[in-house]
Amino acid sequence: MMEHADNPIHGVPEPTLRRLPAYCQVLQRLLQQECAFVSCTQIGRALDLDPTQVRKDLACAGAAGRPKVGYPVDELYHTLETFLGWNNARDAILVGAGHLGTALLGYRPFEQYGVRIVAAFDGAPEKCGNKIHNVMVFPLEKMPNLLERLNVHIGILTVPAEAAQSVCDMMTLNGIRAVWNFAPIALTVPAGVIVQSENLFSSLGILSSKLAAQLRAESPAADLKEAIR
Amino acid sequence: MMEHADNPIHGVPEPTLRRLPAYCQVLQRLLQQECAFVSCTQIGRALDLDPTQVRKDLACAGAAGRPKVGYPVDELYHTLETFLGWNNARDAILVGAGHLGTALLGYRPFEQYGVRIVAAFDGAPEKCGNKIHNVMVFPLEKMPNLLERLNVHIGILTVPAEAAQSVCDMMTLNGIRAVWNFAPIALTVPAGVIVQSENLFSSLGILSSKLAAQLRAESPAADLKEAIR
DNA sequence: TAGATTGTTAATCGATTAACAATC
DNA sequence: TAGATTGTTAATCGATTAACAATC
Repeated sequence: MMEHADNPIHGVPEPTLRRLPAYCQVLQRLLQQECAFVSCTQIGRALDLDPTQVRKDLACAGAAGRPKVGYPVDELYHTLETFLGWNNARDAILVGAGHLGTALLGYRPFEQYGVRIVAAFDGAPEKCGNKIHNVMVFPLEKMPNLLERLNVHIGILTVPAEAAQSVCDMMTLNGIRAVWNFAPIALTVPAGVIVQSENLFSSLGILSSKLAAQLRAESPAADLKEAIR
Repeated sequence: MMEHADNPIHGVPEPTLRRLPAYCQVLQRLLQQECAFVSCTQIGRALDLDPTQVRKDLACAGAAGRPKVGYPVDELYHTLETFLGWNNARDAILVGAGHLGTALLGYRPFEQYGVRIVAAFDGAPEKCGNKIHNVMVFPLEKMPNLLERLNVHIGILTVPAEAAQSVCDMMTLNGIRAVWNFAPIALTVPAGVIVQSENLFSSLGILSSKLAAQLRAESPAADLKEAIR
């Protein structure tokens, strides 16, 4: 089996992957301003990151710059876009046409960032048969049949927690290889399937505990009030 | 100034904060099943985490267990809930009543997880004056006035990237101390203000690059196709 | 008692940051 | 040339994992 030494996908640290999209956003702004070159220092300033870290991240994605000059903006953008697989959007299905699902179906920027939702599914018959934001909603039972023909690898999961695992099983059984999970539950999947869980509550946990800590630090008296309550 | 040695807020690592909500979810399930005690091993199995890590996380939140027995489920749940500030929901405002904003306004579980949205704002006059999911939508100009009276500390930002920074400034100027940011842009805030950025694109970056790597690993030929394209 | 589990300290691992030579 | 920046190697830092005594 071939090893791709110059194909820098293997073993890229997750924190790096998480930062790459932010670099893309900065670069897009620079492209609009018609800047030709950019340095790690500049990018770092825009995102409040260490320039060395930026440089290392860019190297992970296979980008090359020139000493003294920096990186050509358009070339760098293209490199990152390709690395992330964003220049040819992959097809995806979405299951769960509730509030959140509907919002995601209507979220235009997705196409630009590598994902095109080609079909939606829902367990409730009354939601099926019409289009939401131009995407057709099918009954759940149709999923196996449709997936077989569409060659789709990404599944977006916006169902309630109770239904998440069984819908996920259904997806993986029918060829889905990457699940973007918005249900607040840990999913079990077969080996080789990627799960990316959004879990808004995790963020909410960080936000609220940090806020609590800060307010407490400012007025220690609040401690007592909380304790009494 | 008092130091709270037994008030374990200071210096809790962010990865820990990120996991605590998941523990809460597991515990909630156990409560429904009327389990009295739970061990770190059990929790770890449910979430695919090292038991030692679970134990350490729980200790960070101030939970105490008993050797051989484990942790009392109800007590542990209460400890975590209190630590996260989820047992008395904090008021929040939301700005940007688009698709995503509307979805969040209708997301029932939030109240259970520490956040109650008390008012929404939008720049477009036609969206103002009516209720979305029972929350009133006001014109942006009303924000300073309303915030002054409401004593709200959390702001949820669901406006387009272009508007995000200026709306954020408006929030912080009027007493918002924690911004939950859904706009795909890095915000600049005064010292002492907490920003938690959701950035769906970061997750999408991880998902798509991992998927790309995996598909590539399976059929090296795809490499060539991509290269030619 | 024996076995399982907590609580805590030490070892490992990986990511971030610092240092510095190479380059334009 | 001098100065800024890249690319890379080494040092630091922090989180995860392992080890083990204390406990019920």
